[in-house]
Amino acid sequence: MQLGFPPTTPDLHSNIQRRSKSRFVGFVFLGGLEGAKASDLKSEISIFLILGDFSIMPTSWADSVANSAESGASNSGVSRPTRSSYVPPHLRNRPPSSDPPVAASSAPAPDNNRPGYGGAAPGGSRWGGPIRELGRSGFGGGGRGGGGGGGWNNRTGGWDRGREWEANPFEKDEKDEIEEQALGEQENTGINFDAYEDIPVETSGDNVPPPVNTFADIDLGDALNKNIQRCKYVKPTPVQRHTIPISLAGRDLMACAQTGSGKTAAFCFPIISGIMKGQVAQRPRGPRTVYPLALILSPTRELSCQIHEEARKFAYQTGVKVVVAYGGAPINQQLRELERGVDILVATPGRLVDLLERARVSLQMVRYLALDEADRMLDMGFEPQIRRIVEQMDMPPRGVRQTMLFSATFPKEIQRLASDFLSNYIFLAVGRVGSSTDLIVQRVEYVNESDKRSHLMDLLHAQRANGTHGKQSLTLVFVETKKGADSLEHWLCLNGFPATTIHGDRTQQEREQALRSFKSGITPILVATDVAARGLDIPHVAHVINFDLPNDIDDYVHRIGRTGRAGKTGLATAFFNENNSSLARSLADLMGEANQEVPAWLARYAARPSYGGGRNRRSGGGRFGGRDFRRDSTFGRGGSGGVDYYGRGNSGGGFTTSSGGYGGGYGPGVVSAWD
DNA sequence: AAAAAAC
Repeated sequence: MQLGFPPTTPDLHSNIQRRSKSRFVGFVFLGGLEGAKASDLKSEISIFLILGDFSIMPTSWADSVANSAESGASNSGVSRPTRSSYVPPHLRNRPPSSDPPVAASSAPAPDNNRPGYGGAAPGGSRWGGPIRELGRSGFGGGGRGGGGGGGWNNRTGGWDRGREWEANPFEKDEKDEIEEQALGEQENTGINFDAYEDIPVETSGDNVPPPVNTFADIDLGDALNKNIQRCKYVKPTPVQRHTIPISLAGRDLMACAQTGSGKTAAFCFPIISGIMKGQVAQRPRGPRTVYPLALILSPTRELSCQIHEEARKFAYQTGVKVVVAYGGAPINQQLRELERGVDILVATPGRLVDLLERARVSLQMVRYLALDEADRMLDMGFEPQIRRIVEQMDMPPRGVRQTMLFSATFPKEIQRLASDFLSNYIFLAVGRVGSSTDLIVQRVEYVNESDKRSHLMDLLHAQRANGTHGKQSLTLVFVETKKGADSLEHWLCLNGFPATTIHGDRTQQEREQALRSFKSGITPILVATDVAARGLDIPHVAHVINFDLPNDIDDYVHRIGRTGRAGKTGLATAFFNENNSSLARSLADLMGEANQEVPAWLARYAARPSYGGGRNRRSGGGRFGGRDFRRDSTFGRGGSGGVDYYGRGNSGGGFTTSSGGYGGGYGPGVVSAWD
């Protein structure tokens, strides 16, 4: 293997194959564009208003299309049922009739295999089927269809004209250039893409759509393709290659893929594309209630913000409106944003429940549901809230909506819970170049509780002496408790190390300020609780220190995944002592599989029968870090050989393991959108 | 046991 990885990595392929649980730790999916700034969005909006030729103020793409499409058929152009109504897909796109609105809950629940829906057509989107052609020629999607008529071509044409004078929206401005200067070349050269051939992929489920090799192979629509170009994504990442066709085919999905593998784009592209091409349903219009078509949930506010920013770039000039809602911030501003129209709502659970209770948001029209960090969303703390949102509000049931779950780690118990939300889903596990194995050097040191601070000080002094301290080498220190975070931050500052902290006891303003201050290098040390463990994309984190180790090995995986990103190497140091003995075995196993040096004392700990057991013990089986629990006989209906389908009443069964799929055609030397 | 997530 001629990878540019540390010499300790003998064979990436076999290495990944030996991995037995779902954990991939890797590098950043740097948007490549910090663009689509507020000013651009403003210009989008204003152009929209100028060119929008509608009888009422359009609030979003789909609303607008609906209005424009129905303006002839409907007497008032817009029907405003006082009561919100859910129109089942098979009744949509018909001239408005006097039929009473059908409530979601009472809608004839198609069986979960959704036979009659658009998705039944092979390869067709569940929602997009019949209208797709119309959508392309009539609505233009950016003018590919030539000069077809219709208001949308006018609008698109207008935007195209606008682009002559409008600055390239995704071009970095000077500030961004400076910020990203250091990344520059390294971003694109840190990865050997030939190694794509070695990325293992495992899928299971019925009729898994084959992966695509290029974005051009997928009909995402011109506007989205343009944004992909603006993002300088040349080639889909492995998770995108597999996820996008699955998603476009209307299938539910449980995907095991590292944050930073292009996951956000993997679920955003199909959603945006689907909304643009999908059937244009008349959304009900409560005076204050909005009806998003897609819902993306994530476990922390900062992660929701990050997803929102990313999604907004992808949706640029598509007319698809993305809004974020999370707690800790004034709700009024978020309400105003919502009132201006929302197609995709990105939210944290608490605030969403609030909005639902206030009836400011209804989930009746949700076609797409995506859970990021899905295993966290379904763990003990979150599960009731998520169930409430997904099962007990007005969201269409599984099988009617399309559901996609993503995480880097997917314990089997959580998979079982998650299957409640899914219908005949496909399980996807994508290994990757740049797992923890390759880019992150993991160290474990035995440090007694009372010695932790002085030991930390030693590390920091060494870093400072190394020059690995400051703007381009940030240090992220994880602690167990919020109090501990505050006191460690204080102590660091006292000792001459500019630090800040992020945890749930701080105000949202303080949290965001801390993150900014850390990212910019003003305080190159961030002391964090697990609030910062997942998903956050912070460039230049050179060192993750587990001052307090987590109790769960999966959390460890997520934490150290904050470094070793963007194709750079990273260092992860853990302070281990007697208190962490329950983690010993899983930690030793993980490190061993990652070809990390396992200290003899840790190996001895791990070998002690009383330690390392329990829930942290790793169940063998998965080669890639994720394995479909339906294939595990202990979770199935009993069958033998582990090939049993946990179907929950779904017909069909069996598996298609298309692991050969990764041979499916990564051309040699391809350039990818990986970073 | 702690963390996260609404007011």
